[in-house]
Amino acid sequence: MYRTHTCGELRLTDKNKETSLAGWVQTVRKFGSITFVDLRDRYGITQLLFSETLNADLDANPLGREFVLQVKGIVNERSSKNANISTGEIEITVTEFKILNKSAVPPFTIQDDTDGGDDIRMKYRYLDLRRHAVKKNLELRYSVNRSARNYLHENNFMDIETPFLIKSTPEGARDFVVPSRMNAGQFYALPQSPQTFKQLLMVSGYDRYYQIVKCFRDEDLRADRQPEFTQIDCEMAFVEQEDILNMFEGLVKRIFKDVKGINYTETVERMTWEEAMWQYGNDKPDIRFGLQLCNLKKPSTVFVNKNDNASLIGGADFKVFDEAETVVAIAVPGCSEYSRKQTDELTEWVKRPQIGMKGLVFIKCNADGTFKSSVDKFYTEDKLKAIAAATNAKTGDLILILAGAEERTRKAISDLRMFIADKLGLRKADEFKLLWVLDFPLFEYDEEGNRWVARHHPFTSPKPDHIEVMINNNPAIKDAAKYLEHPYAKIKANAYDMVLNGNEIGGGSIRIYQRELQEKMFAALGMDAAEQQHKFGFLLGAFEYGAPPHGGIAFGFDRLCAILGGSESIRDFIAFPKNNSGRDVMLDAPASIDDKQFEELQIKLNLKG
RNA sequence: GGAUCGGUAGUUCAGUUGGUUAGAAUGCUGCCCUGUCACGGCAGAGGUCGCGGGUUCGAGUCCCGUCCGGUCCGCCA
Repeated sequence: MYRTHTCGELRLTDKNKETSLAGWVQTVRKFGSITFVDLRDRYGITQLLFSETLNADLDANPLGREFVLQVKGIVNERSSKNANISTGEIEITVTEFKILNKSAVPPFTIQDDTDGGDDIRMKYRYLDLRRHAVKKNLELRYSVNRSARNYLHENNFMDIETPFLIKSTPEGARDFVVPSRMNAGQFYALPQSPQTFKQLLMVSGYDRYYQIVKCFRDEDLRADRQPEFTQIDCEMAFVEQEDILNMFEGLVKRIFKDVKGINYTETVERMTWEEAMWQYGNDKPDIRFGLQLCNLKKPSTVFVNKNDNASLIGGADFKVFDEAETVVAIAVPGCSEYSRKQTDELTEWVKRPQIGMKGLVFIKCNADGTFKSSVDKFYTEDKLKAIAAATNAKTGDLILILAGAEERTRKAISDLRMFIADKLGLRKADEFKLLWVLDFPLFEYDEEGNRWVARHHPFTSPKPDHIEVMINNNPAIKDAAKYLEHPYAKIKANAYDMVLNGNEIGGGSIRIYQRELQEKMFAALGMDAAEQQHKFGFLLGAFEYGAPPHGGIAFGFDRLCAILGGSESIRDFIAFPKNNSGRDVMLDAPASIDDKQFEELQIKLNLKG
């Protein structure tokens, strides 16, 4: 037997017990004839005391960092206690020890505040995983996993595995492909999600399905995007949108409770996509704070201020505003005292290539009730006052205004809103706020192909009122410049995203379950009958044999863990992640393969360059 | 596909306007130390300044190319 206890469990109540421990040497502290060793395993750290009787043995078998050590000894009370660790009141007076394995000097320290950079830690990930800070993240991941499984199990969901080797359907993200040896010249694709399989399971009558499953997308990476990632993938039959929203806000609330001890009792807020876009400039707004947008160019029913604001900035002969497609403002509370340097900083920030604005207009709402702006030349005090009223700015606020092309400006003000919120400390790490964004557009216009693409995916159903519009109109876009006027641009989907603190953590839809509508959808995306049959014949066929109404959702598991763990990067929550270029620096993968393998696959490389 | 920041000791970094023998901290090695827990003290070893080319009397430093890593835009149904 290697051990009777772990390095995290012995307490003062175990005093005088004989014990055996096994673990890794964290540190060795030598004081002449006595030596302290911190022994570490997954559960904690226990201090070992080697007294002078073991000196000769220690000299013959010196210990080094990360050596694997087994000891026998007696639990004793420490003369000076360490309140920082759970075993800090005791130490083991060692009677026997055995080095189970030596260790080379690790390239970085195995501590919470390690001296190792990201690169070297990824290369030696198996050492990095020994660190408490990383272990904590994997523990959190496991507890989210268990919580989700418990909730779904209690609600009759069944975990059913679906295949990883499937067929490529180049729609949306790029597929990872796998050559087939037995079917030379043919390729499997790895699933971007189990979407069609879970729909088929609904047809088969497994009316509540879930899977915590790997998905694969061959697209460029980010701090929160990996080529292989995990989803909590769910589908239900005989449900409407409302049923799904209720079931899965229940899931997230349960996870909050189990993992963070948070009782999220309030109703999850809801907002249409249009409201999100115009009030926050973003389809996944962080609603922990206000700073809503005010559109100064054209009136709309979804703005915070529902009045026609166009007159406020019109007729002043200010070209920048007059010629802009969109002019949007936010009122930043309590910042009217910003110095020239501070406003210049903001201006520089929006002029960075990533944001790409030409400039930033600001209006200071001074404490004495006067206004000072960067456009005083064009606007009277009364006009400024009216703009302030429209943006709901109060005395002491600073109004920031961006102008330009609609999409870019909206994105810019949204980014600026987040930047300001970070600056003012409005994005509190310990506050969690959920939001459903509803009524997404069904289609998006693809400029390159001059065609419609599914915003969510081609299995998403249109809102019932919009089915007629879809069926009775020709999807062809005659005038690309006027695509927004096409009836298809106005069709809304039965789709929903769950947003947590400005991050999309899940998304789904009520699906199409009738063959005719599904065919119409495929046709709208530019697929002729033959192509539909080739790519999705199995699904269209299944819809002919009693497909029930159904819908579902998928949560980004890695991302959810990262947010709950208070981290920006999902890599911290994946045991063996890939780097920015999709490489595993530990394995040094991807890599070339043997000539023999190419031969078996009957594949010849034809590399460019 | 594009933008941007970085690459100097095992590790994390500093290195001025281009100028003597490239520094610090930590880690490592040796010696001293009976109550430490970031132990302490003394001594020591450790460098192809990512790689290639160029400018120059002289390059870690300037220029060009390239590789690697981070972040972002495009992309991610």
